[in-house]
Amino acid sequence: MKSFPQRQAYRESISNVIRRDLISGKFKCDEPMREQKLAARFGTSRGPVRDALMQLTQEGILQYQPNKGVRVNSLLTDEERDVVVAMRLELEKYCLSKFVPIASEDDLKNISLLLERLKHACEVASLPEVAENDLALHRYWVAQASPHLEGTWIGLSVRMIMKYSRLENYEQSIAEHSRIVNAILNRDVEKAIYYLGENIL
Amino acid sequence: MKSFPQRQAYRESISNVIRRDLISGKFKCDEPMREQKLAARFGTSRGPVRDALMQLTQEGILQYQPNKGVRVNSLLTDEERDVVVAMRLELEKYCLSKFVPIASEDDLKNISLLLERLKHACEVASLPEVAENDLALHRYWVAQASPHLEGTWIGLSVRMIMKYSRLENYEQSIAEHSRIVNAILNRDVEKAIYYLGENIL
DNA sequence: TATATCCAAATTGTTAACAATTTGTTTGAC
DNA sequence: GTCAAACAAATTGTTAACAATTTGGATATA
Repeated sequence: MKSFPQRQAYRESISNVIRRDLISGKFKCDEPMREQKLAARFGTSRGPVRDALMQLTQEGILQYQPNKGVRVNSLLTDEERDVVVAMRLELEKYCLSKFVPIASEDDLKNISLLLERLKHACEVASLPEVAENDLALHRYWVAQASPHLEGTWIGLSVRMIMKYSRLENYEQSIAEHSRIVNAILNRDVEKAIYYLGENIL
Repeated sequence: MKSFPQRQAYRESISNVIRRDLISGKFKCDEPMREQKLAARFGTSRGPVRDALMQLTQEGILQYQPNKGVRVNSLLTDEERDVVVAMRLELEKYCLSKFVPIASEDDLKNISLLLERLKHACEVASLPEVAENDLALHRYWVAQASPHLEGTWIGLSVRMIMKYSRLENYEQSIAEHSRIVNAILNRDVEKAIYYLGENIL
């Protein structure tokens, strides 16, 4: 009885790749996403691609129009971004307060590892990689604290990053995340949440 | 040039019906949703049904497992619900503050109409109908103020209602929504937001 | 040239068939 | 009777083909 990979990461892996492309700006705004081309790229038929596109649509990254397919959605306004930031912060604060007290030794090892990866991405100054590792680190405590709300969190976070990215200041990103992780390692919920608030804005 | 219906509300209409069934509790928790049966029920093939199920999964109402299909997701915990309430309130406050000043006469007519429908549903005491009209009213100002965030709003609201519904107190529901709508009609943002806070919890 | 109409190509929407996986039941050995 | 293996049924995953719609361009007309 093998437990998890269970194969058929298909739709997930396709949408992950496309999401990454979107974050790194490989598609222009309003550019239509052609199912056929994507299917060819991923070596599948249109079915799984449609699944992935619909998922990203639901996350709010893409926009769907009947008989016209999906396009890159227009970005949030500044005001909308502020609202999204507040919602994400609300959600992630809860997750941290839940996660810090119950985190296992393995959990602590894992977030340390994810932090190292983020540092490395910052050092080689690869923006898409920085974004990906930034999200992966935050996602870890969200997933541990509340799998129920992981999907909600992804939608908020990706759209927030797409609108305006503070990630270009690599040293600052490293410093901010180091502070958060250190607080977690010390089981200091207050500080972790405080530094989180400085990071998410 | 016909402007909108544009046909192919298919996936949308299917997911709307299923969402309604879920809100009104027609499916037990953890009960698997069989694609074939649903396809037969809606008179389509499994394709559009799969689309609808995936959409509801993304909203967080259903849960997906590879090769096993989707099931009714377990409900939020009390704590998670509190977080969702806070996020929804954050979002809807913004939408109201945006909507009230710019609402056209037609908008005001429309929300008055939606309020009447909600009252009627309360009078006949049909819980699913009350839930639907409650959501429809709130959705109106969300959609007008920020189409970008409408999808996010739906996910939060539906899960919030599913976890624990205050809708059973019909008189109270009428009173709360009447106060909100009246404030909107008077272009009183402050009051509208205040009464919203009393309604969403 | 500008505009409208029609036709062809491209694209999305839907379906049915097939492949792979899971689930349930029967069978058989102990 | 209990457990395990093998088989059969049900279910999901994927694909290719066809239908419907949109798009772009060619042609004709004023």
